[in-house]
Amino acid sequence: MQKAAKKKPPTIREVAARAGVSMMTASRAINGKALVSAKSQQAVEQAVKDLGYVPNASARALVGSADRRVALLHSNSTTSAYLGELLLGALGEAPQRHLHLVVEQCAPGAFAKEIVDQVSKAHVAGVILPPPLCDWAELVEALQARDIAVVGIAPDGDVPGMLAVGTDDRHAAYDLTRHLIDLGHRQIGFISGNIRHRASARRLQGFRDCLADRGIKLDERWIVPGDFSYRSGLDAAEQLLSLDTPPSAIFACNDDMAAAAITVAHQRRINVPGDITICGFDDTPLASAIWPALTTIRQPIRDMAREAIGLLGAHFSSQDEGAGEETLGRVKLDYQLIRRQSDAVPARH
Amino acid sequence: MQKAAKKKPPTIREVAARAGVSMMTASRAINGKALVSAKSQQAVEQAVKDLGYVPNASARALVGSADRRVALLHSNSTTSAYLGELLLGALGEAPQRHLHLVVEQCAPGAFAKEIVDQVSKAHVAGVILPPPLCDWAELVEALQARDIAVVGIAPDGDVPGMLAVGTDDRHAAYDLTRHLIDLGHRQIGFISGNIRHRASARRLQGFRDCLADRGIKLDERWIVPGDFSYRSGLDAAEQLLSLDTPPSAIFACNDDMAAAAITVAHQRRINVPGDITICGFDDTPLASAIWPALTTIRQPIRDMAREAIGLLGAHFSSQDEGAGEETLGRVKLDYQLIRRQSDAVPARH
DNA sequence: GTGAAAGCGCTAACAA
DNA sequence: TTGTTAGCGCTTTCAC
Repeated sequence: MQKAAKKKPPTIREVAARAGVSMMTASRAINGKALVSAKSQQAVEQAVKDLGYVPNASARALVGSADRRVALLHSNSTTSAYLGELLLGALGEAPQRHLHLVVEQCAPGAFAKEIVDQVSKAHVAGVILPPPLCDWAELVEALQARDIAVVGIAPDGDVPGMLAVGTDDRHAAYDLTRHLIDLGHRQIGFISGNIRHRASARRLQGFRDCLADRGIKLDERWIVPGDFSYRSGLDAAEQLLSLDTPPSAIFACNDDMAAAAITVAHQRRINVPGDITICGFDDTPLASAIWPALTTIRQPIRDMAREAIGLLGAHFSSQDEGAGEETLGRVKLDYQLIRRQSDAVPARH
Repeated sequence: MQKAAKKKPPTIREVAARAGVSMMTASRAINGKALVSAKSQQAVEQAVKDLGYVPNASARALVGSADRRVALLHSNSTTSAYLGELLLGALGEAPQRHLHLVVEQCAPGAFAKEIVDQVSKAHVAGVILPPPLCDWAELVEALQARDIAVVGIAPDGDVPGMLAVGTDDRHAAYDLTRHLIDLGHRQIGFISGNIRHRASARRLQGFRDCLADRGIKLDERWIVPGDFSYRSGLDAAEQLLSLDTPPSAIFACNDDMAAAAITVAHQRRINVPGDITICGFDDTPLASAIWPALTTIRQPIRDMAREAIGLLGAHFSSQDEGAGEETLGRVKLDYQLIRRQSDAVPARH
């Protein structure tokens, strides 16, 4: 009938009492910002451990300047998987930066103004914008006009005043191409993405650059257009494999199109990777779901979100200290070449 | 050099002043719990609108009994996509239930005790357990022993004392089977999932039941085992299509295996859906990424998370009111049959 | 280096 | 029905 009394979590007051110091000293020791004698420091740390003390985030936030709210804004074109990764990274980092993360979804077809209204109602000091939101100049400007810091995730271009994290698409494509060449491939087909995406152009550039650096001549017929969809990959692969001198390897600009290429190869009874090597890009779940699993490039989405939070944190700090103008930043993260089962040395003639 | 003064968000005090009432009346009007005169109510609502007031969650949480923390615990076997959906649902519902959501990842291979320690350090009053965590009896019990409410997402079985949300797998499979029959199919193959999953068994049961209800005889050779992986789907489909009387439709127990079946059909130059109908289950991103896109069953993961939060909220309320024993609950949500391009009426002989 | 006081925004309890 | 008082847990002054 009557429930066991809820054990209230320990407060900083109890920690202070147990350590034989005042609340303030305990607070300082815990936050490690101010000077505290080694003795007090240790006593407090011990007490924290004994009591299993965890600071109350709400109280911290309430006191004012300490915590700020930042929003992860997403549109309905952000896939759950992408969002999940983003959330995992951001949620992990936010508390350490003393930031509260809120998640906001913007209505499909909403005007920039509406979105900005929605965001400012949430009292956020900064927003994280995944693609394609980060490439929407009007939105970014409107946000900045309200004095809200903006950080873009893998934006397509550079926007002045916008913080950004991303990977080096060109370099990644260069590396993947080198991997194929090192395997022994010389005739490599390329299925490009939507030409409007600069990321796609950068990947193609990396591909071209690597071939050029290795002195390998590129047959322009081996570059076929796609639009990132599975369907377009089907068509592109058909085109590539119908050539009188088909390539021994295909570099698809994303995993969906690579998966489509594998399907086409199977239809034609061409063995992957025995007869042809097929690589993707992005390392979406699809890459490891199919068989053979795709060799691909992993974009560290989770890390990007982590960095985005970090950038925001740093931005606020420098802002508080009134240090000159804002410290803008654009960080590039390392991608990873994930080698699975879809590549091999080229078949002998 | 000097920044424009930050406009502080309005507080309830300002709302009260503008509405010409006391803070408490404003508070009551805003929360709508207690009795407030229609006049005050309106005045407050107007002031809230004018000022763009948004309650400060931290302050609310701080005051005590109002907000509780609940954790979404996930293991590394939870895919990002699944987690993303869960998070979207939970994050949307939590504030309305006055719950603070925290996200905790449990280390791979951790003991139940370690996980419980981690969770209780976070001072949470309840946890949401996605599969396969919700089927880990030892963990559930340990959590409950510490007086933490547990709600499982689509658990495999029933655990006494555990709240749960889920869908009716048997019923969904029944409906999908009926859809195939209505299309005109009479020879339907079934690729089952891992036999250890009861969900898989329930889907098979739904399949069998529907066939029986329609008086359609089932050739046992049309039921072939898979293990939910793409690879196993490949083998199963090969087996099915090598029969002397192959089925005119295949019901795969998940999308990965259905995608594999499509690949096999293509290899054999069997047109989907012209020559054979293939359906999946779960509506993962893969289902709409491939071509033809899969007709499948969507599990409302986001809604499940929403309901899970709701269940937790209701649980706490009834607990506060000391109403008899706990009100346990298990809610079943509606699945959805998503019809895409992978089904059609059977080809004529 | 440390401590005492004040108060962040809000609501539970009590009065009026 | 409404207002007053107190205090949630913590950190910011500003003294010592």
